[in-house]
Amino acid sequence: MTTMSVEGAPSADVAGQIRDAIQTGRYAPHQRLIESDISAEFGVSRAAVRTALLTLTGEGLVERMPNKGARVRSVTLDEAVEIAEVRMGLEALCARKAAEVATDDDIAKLRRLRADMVAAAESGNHLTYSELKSAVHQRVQQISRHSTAVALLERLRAQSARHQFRLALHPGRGVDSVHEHAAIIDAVVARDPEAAESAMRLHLAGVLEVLRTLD
Amino acid sequence: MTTMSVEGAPSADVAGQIRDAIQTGRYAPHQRLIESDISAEFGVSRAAVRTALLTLTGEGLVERMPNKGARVRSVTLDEAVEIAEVRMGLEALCARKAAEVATDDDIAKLRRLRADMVAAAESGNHLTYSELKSAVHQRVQQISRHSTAVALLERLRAQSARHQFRLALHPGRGVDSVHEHAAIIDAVVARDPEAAESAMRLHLAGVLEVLRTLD
DNA sequence: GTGAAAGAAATCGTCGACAGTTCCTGCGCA
DNA sequence: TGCGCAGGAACTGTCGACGATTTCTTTCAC
Repeated sequence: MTTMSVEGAPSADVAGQIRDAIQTGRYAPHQRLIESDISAEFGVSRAAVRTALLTLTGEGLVERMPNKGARVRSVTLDEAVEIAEVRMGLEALCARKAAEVATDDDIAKLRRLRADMVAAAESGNHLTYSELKSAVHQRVQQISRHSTAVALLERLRAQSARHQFRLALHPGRGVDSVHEHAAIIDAVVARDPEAAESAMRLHLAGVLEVLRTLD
Repeated sequence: MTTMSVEGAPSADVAGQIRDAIQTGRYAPHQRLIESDISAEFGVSRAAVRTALLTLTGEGLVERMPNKGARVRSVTLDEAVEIAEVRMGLEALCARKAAEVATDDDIAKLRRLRADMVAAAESGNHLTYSELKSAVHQRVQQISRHSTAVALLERLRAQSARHQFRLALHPGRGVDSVHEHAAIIDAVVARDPEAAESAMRLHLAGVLEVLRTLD
């Protein structure tokens, strides 16, 4: 599943492939991204790679130094903490807005999600439980219809993907966060903006705590 | 002063020139940005323009549709409100952090800034007063040393420059916001994170209010 | 042996030309 | 008159080659 693009793509979205390579760790942090090498690896022209690198620079995944080339931007732990702090502010905003504007349909979906999540947690199905946790965040963002905040969150998520991963397999957390996620859903379902915001803040404060004790 | 780059710049930073053109309004919102036209206007190759447009797309100033070209991204009033909401969260974070980490030197500079601002307000010097107001925000951000939040704020500022302008010449505001800015400074000087955050929130809530009644 | 300068290698930046796509225009036909 | 279908204009997307810059290597003088 690594490199089986033989002829299908004329030059597909090179940016997407490089992005994957970065986020799965195939391209390590701080690794140099040499245009001609990538061009050969994916079988596309150097110009295509160049535009892809420009795009990824805009997304904050790649660093470029004039005349010295591009490299995978490495996010330090300090930066990961900063990102988490900003995330807290943005997700709190989304939670608040979600509670304000949620439709009946949105609320029905949240209720179902809550039930699924609790069920997965009780049956000890860690994988689907973990997926459902992020689904909560994603759904709340979607409900908020705050395109600016959501776009920024997506950016930040991409940048700190590596640290998110480390965080995911951190022991101890995972059990108590069921209640936190449930509380967020409950607040939005109750259309209580204040409660939704503070529930989200409380939850992410916990995440931040773990992240700070990680180095 | 439009096109007197005869030979000096090999291709200078085209992105910078286009950015200026967008922010000064010479390129209107939603205006198409045709590569060959710009290439001719600035006397650089089309490839240079292309990379510049990619860069600006990453900054959120330009929109691109595949095979259909680029255009100046127009920020609707709704989006401007969203941006202001996000700004509130980010600047509140900066204010809090600034109050936590400010050095004695930072505080001295803030005190001077406060005095200058009050003086300008009392003497009715609207121009410098307005500049000093933004200086407060800028300084608080700088003191916070929160590079992630500051970078995002810079992005957002650039995107909503046009609306900021409209807001600046809005009547009524400007007198009362002296106290708000002073309160922010006082809280940071007192190294009181809670107070700093809520003072900033209060101030930006006022700005938001005006923005919402603007359409 | 050490350091600096000259040369070579590697890599980015730029260009002009060509291919592909979208959109407009005008013609023919009902 | 209205609709669909070429044909063409206007751009964007892609490519390979050339020029410029940085970095590594080698050589030479002291």
